[in-house]
Amino acid sequence: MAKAFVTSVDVAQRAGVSRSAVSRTFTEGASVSPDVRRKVLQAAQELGYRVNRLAQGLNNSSSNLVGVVGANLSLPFMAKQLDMLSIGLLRRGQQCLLLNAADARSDIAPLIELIFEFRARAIVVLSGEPPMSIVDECLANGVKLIVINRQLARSDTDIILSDDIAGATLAAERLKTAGCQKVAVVTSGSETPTQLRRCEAFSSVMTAAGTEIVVWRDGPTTYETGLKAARELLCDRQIDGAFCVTDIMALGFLDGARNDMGRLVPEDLSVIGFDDIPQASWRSYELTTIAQSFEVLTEAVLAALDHELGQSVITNVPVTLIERNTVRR
Amino acid sequence: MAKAFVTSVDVAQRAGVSRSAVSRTFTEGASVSPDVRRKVLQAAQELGYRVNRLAQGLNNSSSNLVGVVGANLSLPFMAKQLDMLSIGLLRRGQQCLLLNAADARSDIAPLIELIFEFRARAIVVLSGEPPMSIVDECLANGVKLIVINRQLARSDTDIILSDDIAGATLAAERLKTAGCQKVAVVTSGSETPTQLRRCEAFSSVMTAAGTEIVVWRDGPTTYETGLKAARELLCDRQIDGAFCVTDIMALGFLDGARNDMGRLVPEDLSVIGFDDIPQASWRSYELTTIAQSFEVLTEAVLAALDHELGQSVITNVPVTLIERNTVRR
DNA sequence: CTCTCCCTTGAACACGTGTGCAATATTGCA
DNA sequence: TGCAATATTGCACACGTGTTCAAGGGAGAG
Repeated sequence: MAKAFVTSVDVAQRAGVSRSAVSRTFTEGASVSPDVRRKVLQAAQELGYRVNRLAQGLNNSSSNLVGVVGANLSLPFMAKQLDMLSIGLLRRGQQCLLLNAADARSDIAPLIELIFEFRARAIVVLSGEPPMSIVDECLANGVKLIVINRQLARSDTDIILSDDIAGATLAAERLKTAGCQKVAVVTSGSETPTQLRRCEAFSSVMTAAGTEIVVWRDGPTTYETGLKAARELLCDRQIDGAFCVTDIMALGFLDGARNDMGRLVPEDLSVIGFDDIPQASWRSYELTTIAQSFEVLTEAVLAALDHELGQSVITNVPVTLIERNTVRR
Repeated sequence: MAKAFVTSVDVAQRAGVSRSAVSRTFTEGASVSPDVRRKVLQAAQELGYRVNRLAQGLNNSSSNLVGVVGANLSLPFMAKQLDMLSIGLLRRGQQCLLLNAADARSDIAPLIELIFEFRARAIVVLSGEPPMSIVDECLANGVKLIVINRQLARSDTDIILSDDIAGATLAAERLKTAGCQKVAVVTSGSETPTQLRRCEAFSSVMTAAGTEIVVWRDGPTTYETGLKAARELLCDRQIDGAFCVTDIMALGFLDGARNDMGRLVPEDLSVIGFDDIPQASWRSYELTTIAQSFEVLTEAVLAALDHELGQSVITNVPVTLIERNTVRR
């Protein structure tokens, strides 16, 4: 029953010009006389005219929508990423079509297909891994595919990776400096490539240094998982260091260690995280962690939107050690 | 240079049928023989056909996009809300066009106009306040407008409100029960209606009870603001209770009180928040707070999408007191 | 005044889809 | 088999826009 929107025909009629003139008035760089332009703008204003982006998109067979696929958007890391990305897109004059995968394990293929249907120019995958068939289809249809923190085994897609290896190495070095003898690695059971890389790099550095490590892997990537890890791991009183592959788990681990297992951090136990989410700097935690710059990450994504199709640019987001108060000096 | 997407003409040609048959195959409840349907589906599969939603939308002059306007998406409360909303929309077969207002104070009118251009069926305003002219335009063009936690002075828009009055009253009662003599109210300088309502309701209950109150108002709605509030307020050693109108500020306040101002919570000082964000239940805080159910809120928004246009349904999201460990028993 | 050149304008087409309408094929029944 | 009723199909149109093309008009130079 919706009343129809005002169209360019209505505006043209009111302004006493042709529909082409209206279209040209709203098209950058088209040729319109100042007089006509003025009349059109006034008529449009009075009628409340809004360009129909659907028709516009149909015409040049592509919308300027950017599809964003994510999951667990309420986790601080994801939320921050989405926040900055959506702001950046808007500033560039592109719109953000958000598809939330509800479950990190669920197949994101249907969501990407949905984005195809809207003729989006680009797809940003914040979490989950697109199947190869979809990657091919993107390429075939001229859709830019940008994958974050997920290593795809091909050379025609933009990939943006936090420098997990360097970060995990930094963490390992720091715990060695702190003099840790037996170190726990806490990771989730979801086995995302990012977490696997961090875990593996850390382990290999530690092993090479002859430090004893114990890997704990279970549950989803949440605060509660970190808490549980602390409760189970810290029965072993020899453990004097921990690397949690994600800040959110590190915070849970910290709380478990201090409040449930009676450890003093950093005196008895050194804890280090990864990501530098906002909560990591809160006074109750002051978590020493590996930061990856959200600004750099976002900029990399936005820059990737302009890259030529089919070429592969792998951007490494640099990491830095943020020294706070959970590792012994 | 984008290769064109496959169209229904291509599919029709391959399947050896008319284009209408293709359209009907993908239209619920249209009349197609099983034989034709099979051929069409196979051809579509082989060619990788995807309906063009832009054309579809142009045809029935409306997309099934739902515009979502928000700001500060990385704050836990917002993030959680957006997370659940986007999942709910997807489940209903609607898509989420996300416009991030970057700044809570910025004018959201241009964003809403953008949504108009996409011929969205509905607009959900998570934060910020739409100007009246926009509200009128929504009504005129058959766009459902749903405003959250913002009281509009009109009777033709759906409004969803957390029951701030009841919540603030609960908080006040609880602090009275705890025996507080002098109570601080911590709120931000952004003066959102929600915060103003909570602040005012709390104050009036306390004043009526003869309890001394001191209102602190400054800065944005952040953790740091809460921290600052604690540092400034708690120089006054008579203050033995605090109501922070938002959990995120309450957590900052708690940290400031304990770590910087040396207060014991809940022994010396009772603190109560509002929203029940995930972090409130973390072991380091265990914040007593007023919870508004995110589930109920989300359901209310989704339900509002189906309401008839122009009628006003004001939904109050009920609140409950979550008793944890920051108020004396 | 005439010719040329450039700026402006309107008509017509294409984009890809859903659907009303009329024509045709199929089924059910006697 | 014959007839009516029903199911299926194809044609053509509408949705609102950007753009090409040819035509019109005005200005400047000779």
